[in-house]
Amino acid sequence: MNIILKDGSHKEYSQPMTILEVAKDISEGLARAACAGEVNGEVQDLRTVLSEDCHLNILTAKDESGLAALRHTASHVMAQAIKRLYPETKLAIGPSIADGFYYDFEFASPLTSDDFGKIEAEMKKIIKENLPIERFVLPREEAIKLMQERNEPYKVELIEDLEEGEEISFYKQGEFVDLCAGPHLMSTKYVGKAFKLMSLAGAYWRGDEHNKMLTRIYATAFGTKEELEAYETMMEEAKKRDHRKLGKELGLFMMHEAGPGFPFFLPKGMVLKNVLLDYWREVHRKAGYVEISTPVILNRSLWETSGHWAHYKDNMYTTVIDGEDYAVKPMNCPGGVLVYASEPRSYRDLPLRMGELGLVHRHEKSGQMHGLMRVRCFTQDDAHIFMTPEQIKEEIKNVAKLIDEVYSLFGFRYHVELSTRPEDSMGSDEDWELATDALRNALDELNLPYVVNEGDGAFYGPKIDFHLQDSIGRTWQCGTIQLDFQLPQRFELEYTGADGEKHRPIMIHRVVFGSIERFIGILIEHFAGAFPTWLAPVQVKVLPISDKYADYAEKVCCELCDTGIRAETDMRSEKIGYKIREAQTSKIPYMLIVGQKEEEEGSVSVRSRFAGDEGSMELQEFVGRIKEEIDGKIQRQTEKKD
RNA sequence: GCCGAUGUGGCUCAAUUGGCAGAGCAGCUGAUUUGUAAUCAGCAGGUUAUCGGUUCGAGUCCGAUCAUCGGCUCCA
Repeated sequence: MNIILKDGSHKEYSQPMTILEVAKDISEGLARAACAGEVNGEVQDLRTVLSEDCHLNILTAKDESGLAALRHTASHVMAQAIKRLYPETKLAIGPSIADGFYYDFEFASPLTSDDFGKIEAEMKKIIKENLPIERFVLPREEAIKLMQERNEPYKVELIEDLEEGEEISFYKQGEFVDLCAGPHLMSTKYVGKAFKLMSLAGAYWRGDEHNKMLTRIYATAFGTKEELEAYETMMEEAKKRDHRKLGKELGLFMMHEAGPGFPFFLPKGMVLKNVLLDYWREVHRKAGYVEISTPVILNRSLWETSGHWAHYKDNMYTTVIDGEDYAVKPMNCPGGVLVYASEPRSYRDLPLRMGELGLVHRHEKSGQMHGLMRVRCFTQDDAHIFMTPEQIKEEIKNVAKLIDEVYSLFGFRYHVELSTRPEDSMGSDEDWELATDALRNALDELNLPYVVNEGDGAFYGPKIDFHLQDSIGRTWQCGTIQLDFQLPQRFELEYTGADGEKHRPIMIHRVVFGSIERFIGILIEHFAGAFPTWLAPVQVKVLPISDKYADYAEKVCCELCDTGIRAETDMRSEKIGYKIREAQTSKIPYMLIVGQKEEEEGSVSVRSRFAGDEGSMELQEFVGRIKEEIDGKIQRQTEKKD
C-alpha cells in the first residue's frame, strides 16, 4: 500500500494502517495535534483504516477541516458538560460553523449566560479526564432503541429520517454518547484550553418556525490560546466598524422610534447617497439603460394581476382611497410593466432596459430589522429588461458583468448563489426549467463560481444573487438577477417581431446595489467610515490657525467649492491641534491648514488622512491633485506608520 | 413573529443590601488668537424608554408595552 502525503513524499506499508498510525509514524508531535485526516480529498476520522493506495493529508487545528473536527469535538464536550449539570436536557444537533460551533438543546428550565462559567468549568474537567473518543456503528433498530433508552427524542427523529442504507454512527466519550457522522479527535484532552462560550440564542428545531424553539449555545474553539485571543480582538475591532455606530458618529443616518425600520438620512448621509446615485446613473447610461419613475401607491387590481396580492400580501402596506383598496409598492416591477405596455413595441426596441430608483416598502416582521441592512423602506436600484428569448443569455451576462464592474470599483469581494423554484410559486414547470437553465448557462459561460440555493427563488422566477460581507462576516444579498416569464404573461405584454406577428417578451428584474440603504451599510463597514475621497461627504476641511486668517480660509474654501469639491471651514477659536484631531476622527480625507505663511504665499498646508503632513503647495496644485483623485474614483491607501 | 439580553442628559458611562440622580465629552457664555490628534473658567442640560404595581421610600424589586442588541425564521 502506497500513501502519498501532502508534501509529496511517499510512504510504503505492507499492512493496513489507520490515519492516526500514519500520523504517529510521521511525527509523534503531529499526531497529538492532528484533528482529522483528509483521504483523497475527503475528511475522515483519524481511526479510518487505510488499506489501499491513497493521497493522505493530516489535518491539524491550523487547517479548516482540522479546526472543524476540533470544534465538533468541543461541541460534544459542551453537550456532555450540559448533560452532567442538567441531566433533564435533551440534545438536538451541534455542528462546527465558520467561527466556532454551537449545540441546540431543549432545557427543562431556562439557561442564562450567567451559567456559562459553570459549564466551561465542567468542560475543562471533561477535557482533563482525557476520555478516549470511540466510534461505533449500529443497525437502525438498535440505534433508535439506544437513543430511546437515553431519552433523546430529537436523535430518534434524526435516525428515523436517515436514508435506508446510510451508516448510523455514534461517538462515545465516557458516559456520553452522541449520534454523529464525525470526524472527531481521539480524546477529549485534545480539545485543549482555547475555547469559550459566546452567546445564547433561540433556534427552531430543524430550522422550521412551526417547530419547537430550542436553546442554542454559540461557542468557539481554536488550536491555541493565542488564536482565540486574536479572534476576540478581531471581533472587537470589527464592532467598531458597525455601520450603526459609525452612522451615528459620522452623522450619516438615524433611526427613530416614530418609525421602526424606516431610516432617516442626515445631510452627510444624503451626500453619500447622491454621489452613489450619480455614479449609478452614469454607468447605466453607458450600459444603454433609460430611466423611469413609477408611483409608490397603486390599486389592488394591479397587484392582483401581478400576483403580489396572492403571494406577497402579508408584507405589503395597504390603504383605502375613495373606498378602493390600494397598496404601497413592495416591488417596482408592475409599474415598469405598465410603462412597457403603454405603447406598441417592436423587436427593434429590444432589449429595452428600463431603470428605476424605486422607493419600496415591505412590512418586515419586528425583530428582523438591522440598521440599514434590513429596513422596512428602501430604494432599489431596479431595472427591468424586456427582450426576445434569443437575447436572454447575453443580457444576463451583461448584467453580471455590470455588477462585477461596480463591486470591483469599491474593492468588494462577493459570492454568487443561484436560487431555484420555491414552493409558493406561479408558472409552468417548463418555464421554470427554461429560466433556471438560462441563468445557469450564463454563469457557466462567465466562469463565475456559484452555489445552488434550492427553493429560494422569487415566486415569479429563479434568480442569481450576489452576496457581500459586513464587518463581522455576515453576508447580505445585494445584487440580484431574476428571470421572469410570468409577469409578461399576466400582463399580456407583446412586441411585433420581424415576421409581423405578435410575440411575448421575456423580462429580467435586476438590481446592482440591491438596496441603496443596505449597500451604504456595507460601504460604511467596508471602509470603516473612511470613504475614498470621491465618496466622502466632506472632502476637504479648511483649518485657519487663528481668527486672523478666517478671511483667507473662507476664500480658499469658496474656491474649492466653486470647482465642485465638498469643502468646509472650521472657524472656531480653538487651537489647530484641536481642529486637526476633530477632522481626523471625522475621517475627512484632506485638511488644509492656513495661517500667516499660507496667506502671504497664497498657498495651503496639506494634511491628509492617508499620509499625515504632505507639505505646503499652491492651492491650484492641490485642486489639480484632488480633482484627479475624485474624477478617477481612486482609492488612496493609508500609509502605514510605525 | 419566536428565544435570550438590554434601555440613566445629544454621546460614553457611574449611582453600595431599595435611601439626596452624578462625571467626562459634546452644547452655550466668557477669557485665550493659538502652527499639525483635546486651552482655561463658568453655565445649562434628566418625569432614569412608557404605563401600572409592591414599599414610608423605586434608576434599583414585580408585571405589561415599546424600542434596540445577539440569534432563529423570513428577505434586498
